[in-house]
Amino acid sequence: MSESSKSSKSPNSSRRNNTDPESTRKEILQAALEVLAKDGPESLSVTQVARLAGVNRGTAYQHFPTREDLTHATTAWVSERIYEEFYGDFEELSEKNEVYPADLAQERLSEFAMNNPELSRAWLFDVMSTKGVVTDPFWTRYVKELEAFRKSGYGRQDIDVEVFAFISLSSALLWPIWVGAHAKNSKSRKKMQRRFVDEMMRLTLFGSLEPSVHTELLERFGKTTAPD
Amino acid sequence: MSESSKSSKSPNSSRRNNTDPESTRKEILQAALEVLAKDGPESLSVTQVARLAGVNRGTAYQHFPTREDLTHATTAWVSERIYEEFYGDFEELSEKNEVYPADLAQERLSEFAMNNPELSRAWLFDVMSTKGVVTDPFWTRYVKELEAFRKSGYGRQDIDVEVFAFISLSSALLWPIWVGAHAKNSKSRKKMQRRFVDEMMRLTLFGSLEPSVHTELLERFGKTTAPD
DNA sequence: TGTATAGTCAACAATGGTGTACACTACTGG
DNA sequence: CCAGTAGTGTACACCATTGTTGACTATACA
Repeated sequence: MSESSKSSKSPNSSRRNNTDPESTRKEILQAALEVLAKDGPESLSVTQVARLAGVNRGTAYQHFPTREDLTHATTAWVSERIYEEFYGDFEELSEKNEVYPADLAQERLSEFAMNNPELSRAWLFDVMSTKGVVTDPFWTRYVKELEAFRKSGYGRQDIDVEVFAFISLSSALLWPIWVGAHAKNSKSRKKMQRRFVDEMMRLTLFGSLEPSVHTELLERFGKTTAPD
Repeated sequence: MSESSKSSKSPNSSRRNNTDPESTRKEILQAALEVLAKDGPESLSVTQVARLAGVNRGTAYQHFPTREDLTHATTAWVSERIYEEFYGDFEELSEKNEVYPADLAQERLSEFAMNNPELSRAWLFDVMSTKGVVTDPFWTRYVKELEAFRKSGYGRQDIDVEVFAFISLSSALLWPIWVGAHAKNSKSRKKMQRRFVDEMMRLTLFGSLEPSVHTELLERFGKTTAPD
């Protein structure tokens, strides 16, 4: 008995026979996401994923020929899901206003990250996996929206859109992980989310320096326009 | 021939005989840092580290009895090194001024991260490894300095020190990784560092929203004091 | 009814890792 | 010159994982 999920000796007892290949694929991807979010793409094993998905290892190999295929499919799936869950209902949300308001965007991003720590982790791992120049639709769209916001006159004209997008995105997605390690109960986690949103809002509104004692800096950076 | 580094048949040719155990320990740690920074702590193997360090596997096991010991020792070493390299000469830098100026601090942090992408990666992996409530001296000190800065009157009184520390630290350390993936040559990387520092300074000075069109937000957040 | 599909189960070779052990060597200091 | 220390080279038992193959089964569909 080199490989066995339960202790069924006869091979005829094939319970759990799913007719829908797409659903098992999803289950495998979901399990893959969970293990990927834990330790990163390099320490993802097909065996582990199959166990977690409650699926035979052979089945996993039918869907994803190699380990690499599985990790790639998973990160792609993560990207799609993030985009979908974040921008899926964006049109109806923003059509009421010509521009999606900054505070709601911040709130929404933070809430999303808090409610989807696994997706956040997976995304961050993807960013950190040296190979990956991130070209996923989520990032692209986020930058695009921010640029529109800047152009609309609601945002400062001199912000470096890409850098600011990076700062807000990375910290918002990393925060829940930090919080998960520090905050015990869900009430405490809610509070931490509040703190993050508030601080981020305060930062985007006012910055962090007392202007009256930084006249020299104000002059140096106040005159600067957005970099090329 | 289960294990062989070169093709030396006789076991007498033991070149590379280091008398200083501390130096080989460092070499092992350095190699461990490199592989840890690559794929995270979970996919660090003693074999791999020993190979990279140019050291016999047995030697590695003499210094670090188990794989876990090695990873823990490495993360601890990372923490020490970051603290040392960042705050090692801090006193002499700040004694000229009563408070270390904000722009120099930002510049310094960003430059450090750019020059030490591996340390940055390792630190981030540590933050991301669920278990780890980060208690390392670097983080503690960073928060402490920021708190002092706030109290000094140079920073805004209403900033949430911990959250702001988290935002600036995480984004500054993650940025070089992002850049490393996107920027090809060193000139381009220098430029990217400049962009980050400038944008971070702009953000801390002015925020990102056009105040004139956010009067409602200004009122909501302007009255808020720092959370408990 | 029969055939294709999706999945189960078991086995296998190959690879690479862990942790331990032991004999051996080279360098150092007393 | 001798003992101790640091490191080498090799072997071994054990385990997990990969990727493959082949036999089998339940379901869907034509």
